[in-house]
Amino acid sequence: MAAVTDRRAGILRIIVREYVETAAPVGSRTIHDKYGVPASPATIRHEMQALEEEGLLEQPHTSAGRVPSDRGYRMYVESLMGQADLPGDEKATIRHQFFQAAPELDEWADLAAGLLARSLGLLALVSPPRSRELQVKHLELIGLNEILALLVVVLREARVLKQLVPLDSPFEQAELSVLAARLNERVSGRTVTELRREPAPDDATEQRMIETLAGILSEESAREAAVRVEGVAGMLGQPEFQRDHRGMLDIVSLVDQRATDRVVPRESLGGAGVSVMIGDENPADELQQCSVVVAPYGDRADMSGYVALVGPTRMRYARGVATVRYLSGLLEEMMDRVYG
Amino acid sequence: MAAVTDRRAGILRIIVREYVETAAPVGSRTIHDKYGVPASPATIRHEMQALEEEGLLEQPHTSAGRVPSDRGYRMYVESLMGQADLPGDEKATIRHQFFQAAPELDEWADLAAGLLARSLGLLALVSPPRSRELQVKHLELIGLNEILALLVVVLREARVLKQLVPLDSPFEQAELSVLAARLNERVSGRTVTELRREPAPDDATEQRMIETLAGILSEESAREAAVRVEGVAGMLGQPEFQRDHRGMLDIVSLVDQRATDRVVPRESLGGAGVSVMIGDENPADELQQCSVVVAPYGDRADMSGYVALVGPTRMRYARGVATVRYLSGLLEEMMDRVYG
DNA sequence: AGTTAGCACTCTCACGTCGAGAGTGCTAAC
DNA sequence: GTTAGCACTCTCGACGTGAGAGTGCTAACT
Repeated sequence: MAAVTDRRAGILRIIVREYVETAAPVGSRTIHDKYGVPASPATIRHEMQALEEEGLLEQPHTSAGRVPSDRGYRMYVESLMGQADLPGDEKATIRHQFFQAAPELDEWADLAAGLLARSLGLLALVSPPRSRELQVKHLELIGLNEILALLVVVLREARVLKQLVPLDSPFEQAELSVLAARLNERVSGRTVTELRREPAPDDATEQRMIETLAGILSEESAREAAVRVEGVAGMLGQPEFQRDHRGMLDIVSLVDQRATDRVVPRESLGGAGVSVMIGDENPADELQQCSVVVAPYGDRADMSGYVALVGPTRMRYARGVATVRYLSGLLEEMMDRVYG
Repeated sequence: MAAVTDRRAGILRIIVREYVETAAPVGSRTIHDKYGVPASPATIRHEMQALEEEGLLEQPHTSAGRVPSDRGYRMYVESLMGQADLPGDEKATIRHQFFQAAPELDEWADLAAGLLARSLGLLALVSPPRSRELQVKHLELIGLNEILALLVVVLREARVLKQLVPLDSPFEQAELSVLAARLNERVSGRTVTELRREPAPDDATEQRMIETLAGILSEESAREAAVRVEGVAGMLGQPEFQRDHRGMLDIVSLVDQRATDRVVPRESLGGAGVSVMIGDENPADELQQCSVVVAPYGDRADMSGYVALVGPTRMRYARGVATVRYLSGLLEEMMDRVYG
């Protein structure tokens, strides 16, 4: 029928805001009385009917109020919610905490997830940045006892990997250090693929170490990043889960199985800025009643991670988008500043 | 009144087992028909009345069946449930998986938590072992760029800590290595307290590094061990939480806040073997409806961790105790074998 | 004294009914 | 295009009811 006029858009905006706040279907009287719309309830009902025909509103049942549909939320997010930015003092507080924290990628991810979860009272996921191609910075061999050494590998981005290595014959620490020095000449600054191309060294022990190293590196690149999850309790405290025992279990199962890529699939990280997946736009079955706000950070090519917020479709989108945007930007800045 | 006769104990055992299996109050008829007790339902009712007077059974309401009380479970665990040991093939399967896994304390903790949670369908907590007094094995300085170095510290138990250190003046990697060598002479084999007692070195940079090192070590000993938690979903799937939205949130909150010491307080780790805390025996308010089966492992004095199982009081105690005991023993064995 | 059958009693649970309340859609008038 | 009036629909909680389950008590039996 008729397009979405200004007044209708205004009514949709009111319904989204009121519903997000109260979690109860919104009626024409509330819109009239509480928001002072210059039209009678009857007129507003007309408009609501039109919005429903457009697929932007839904009725839980005849004669309850209206509730935004997924498409309604989509329209709200795209053109109705307006400027999404955090107030300056809030930014400053967050920023301050990052500068207080230890300069560690994992530490920052923890902090960001905690802040995001507490700020919205919802579920926050933050993936610490992982580089595609691991590059060895330095390597060390430490003898633990006569038959066991610890191989410590420092990567370019200041991450540290380690692996126990059994020794066939007893080594003194001095010998191990010499061996480590030889190995360093060979491997430092190299990536896994480069290592694989090099000819194998003559010395058997040396060769074993190189193989072990290559093994650690491949295993590490294959491993999913340990995504930080915060705010499960807050999420489950949302009124939508009060009755919905099934949905509650679904969410907990996702977190429990660390199936974070079902929540934030790689594809959704394609774009540059913040993107929002609303209700049935989510690929995962368990998230049909939820929305995900996500932003990648880091340089797309090499080191990259993401900040994500998960809540019921009835979430505070403006605040969510603003917080996710600010945190992802801040994480990128911190990375540049300290590593980079 | 009368003591707990053999027949009464038998009936208590049946009630515990039946209730654990079905999660529904157990009536006299079920005990008679399903378990073939050689007494009529009326007699069994008499006995149940006596058990209730002893405080071992409870009635949810007049004329439902009986349910074990916390004290009833206590008696079951102590004298009725009998031999708690895993079948040999199950032990072998578990053992096999440990030998397959990477020889890492954290890895083992992950594995143990996963196995325990899946085996019982309940919540499992495994704390990787932490030593009281951290002892430095080796230290390394790696220059990341002109003004930033990474201090890598290897501890005796093959754990690795790291910290970024800003440099006041530019250093070559060669200089850093020399510095590291000097530092190693000074610190390797020392504990934090020993380090604190040493006189400060003359060289300013060297002194800065020692301070940084001491800082890392104290921070690390202060930090709670990162306890592995598995099986939240399984736990919440238990019938007791079907209706109890509040209890569900309580459990999730505990996990969410990583308040593992509320679940497994240090005191409960006093004893040597497996200990069981049933219902109101738990100090935490949130766990009044739950039981905790826990066993420490490692040498009490130095490196120690624990294996814990959390479920509703209606849990399979025999299996729980057996699994916790086997896993804690196995973890201790693995530790001895590889580190030790 | 311990055991048992018989029986009335109690309590939960599922189901249906009912009235209040909320909000709608429609109609007719402005 | 807007509005008042009004009948209609649907949810929700309160209440009542009957079936079912299991008990506690009593009286008889071994």
